[in-house]
Amino acid sequence: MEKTNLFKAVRTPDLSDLVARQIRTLVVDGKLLPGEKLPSERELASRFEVGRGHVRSAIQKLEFYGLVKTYPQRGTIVEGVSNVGLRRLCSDMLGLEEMPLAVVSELRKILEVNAARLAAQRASQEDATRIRRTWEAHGHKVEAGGPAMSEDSAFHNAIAKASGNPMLAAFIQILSEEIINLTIDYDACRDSRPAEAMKEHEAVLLAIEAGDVAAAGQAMTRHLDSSDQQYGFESIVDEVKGRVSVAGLGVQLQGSE
Amino acid sequence: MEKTNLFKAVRTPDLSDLVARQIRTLVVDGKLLPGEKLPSERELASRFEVGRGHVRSAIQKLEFYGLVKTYPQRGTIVEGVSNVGLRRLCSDMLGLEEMPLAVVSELRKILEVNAARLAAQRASQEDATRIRRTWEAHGHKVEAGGPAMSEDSAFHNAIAKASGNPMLAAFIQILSEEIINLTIDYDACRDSRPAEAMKEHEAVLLAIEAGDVAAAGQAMTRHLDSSDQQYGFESIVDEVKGRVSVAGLGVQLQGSE
DNA sequence: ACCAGATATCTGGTTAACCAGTTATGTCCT
DNA sequence: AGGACATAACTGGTTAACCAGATATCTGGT
Repeated sequence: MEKTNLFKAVRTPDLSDLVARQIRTLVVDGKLLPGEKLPSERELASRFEVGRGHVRSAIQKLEFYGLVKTYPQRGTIVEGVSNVGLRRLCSDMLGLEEMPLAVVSELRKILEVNAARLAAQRASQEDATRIRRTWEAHGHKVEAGGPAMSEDSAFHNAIAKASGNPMLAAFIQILSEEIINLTIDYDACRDSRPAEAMKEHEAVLLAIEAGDVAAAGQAMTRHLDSSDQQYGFESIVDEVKGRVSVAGLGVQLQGSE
Repeated sequence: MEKTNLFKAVRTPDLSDLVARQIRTLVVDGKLLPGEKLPSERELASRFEVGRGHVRSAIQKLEFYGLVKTYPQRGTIVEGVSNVGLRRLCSDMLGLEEMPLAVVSELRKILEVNAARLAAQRASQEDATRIRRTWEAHGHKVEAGGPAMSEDSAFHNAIAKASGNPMLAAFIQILSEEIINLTIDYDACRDSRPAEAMKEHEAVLLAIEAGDVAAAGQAMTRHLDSSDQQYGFESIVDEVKGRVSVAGLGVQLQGSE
């Protein structure tokens, strides 16, 4: 251990960062609702007692995350939390703009199947009832005939949370949003698909409640596989350098096949 | 389909974004090496023919990603690609600051094991030789007795790349860096650990070369499990609400055991 | 009472000048 | 020559003023 480590580098905090953090907290805590207009940059500057430049760069940072959106000469309005931050990060850093659906879907499958397995292994009583409740809510919405996208997501997110790994849960949530965005054009959930999805969900639910790790993983695999078949994967597959074979997408887990 | 969709929204491109993109390209393409100093903001401004403010915000964005670092009154120097972008994103958006090592490690295991399986399934001849070469380089470094952290990472990254899923590869790389950062304090790789790691790596390598999906996954599982035992996991486990049991960390994949 | 049009005010966007430092250059003495 | 010191040039950081466009307010006529 070096002695120099005793003296930790002290650095003047970035004012714009502090401002951004305050505003972000206000948004995620619901003090500022989506659609609301932020005070003008000048007013924020005087309120925070910093220069307008700092407020400005803070707002730019928040806009990067998609938390707010500023319209020239009109003001900046709150947008709410979303995954545009990850999108930007992927496109800016990895040079991966517009990830093919096959790639995102495959990654999600890996994460969700393992989340289901972990949930079967670790879910508390409380977790289990929450999962079951979201499943029931999903069923009611489907019976009513309405679109049930958000209820579907809620079910998956409940499982992810029950996995006990918050980072895994966060990634799953982000990827789910991404999948929804990518599949919106494909107008999924047609015909009898919702009913099928409910049955597949039920299999996952029962396996988790029973604490059957392998069954949970298999049930989730089946569910996501049949979801994939909804979208025209053949049309995407060549974008991934021809190396992602359609056949390969089904079995990235379990010796089962 | 709505008619309004025919007219796609056209928006004046953000100048700072274009500048940032150019600089980023220069860095990732190796035209600008880490340690080099960027031209001054004023010179960049006149070269790009934009206002200094745009150059300024572009540099701020790049600094957010950790691609460059600017020292007041001295200039901004190139840092290179890293994972600080995702770190910031996690802490700023998900509120996940300072993830426990157990959580990150578990997620990495999920990703890496499946990457190994996909690699065994899809690796081209070229991929296979690249993996073998990194393994050999790692071996030479270990024999020489020096620290072989980066060679170790190179081996894992080569496998991740061979998975054919660039997003999966990117996440693995990011998490690997995170693990390294978190374990730097634990001073890992002590005693005979490097030799063991080489043998475990060899098992993964052979399985991939043989195209044996199940064996690749199992070998990678074994490797990461024994890596985990290096660090004092018991001391971390309670940070995750007591729900992440040590026993559970070993088997999140395969019905094996 | 109501509406059209002019006007004042406020918005974010942009620029240029200035500040406090650092670094490079030049100069003078030894 | 060589080194210490003063000076000039340049760095990113910050501020204030100005710009064009959008909005709100007021005014006058109908």
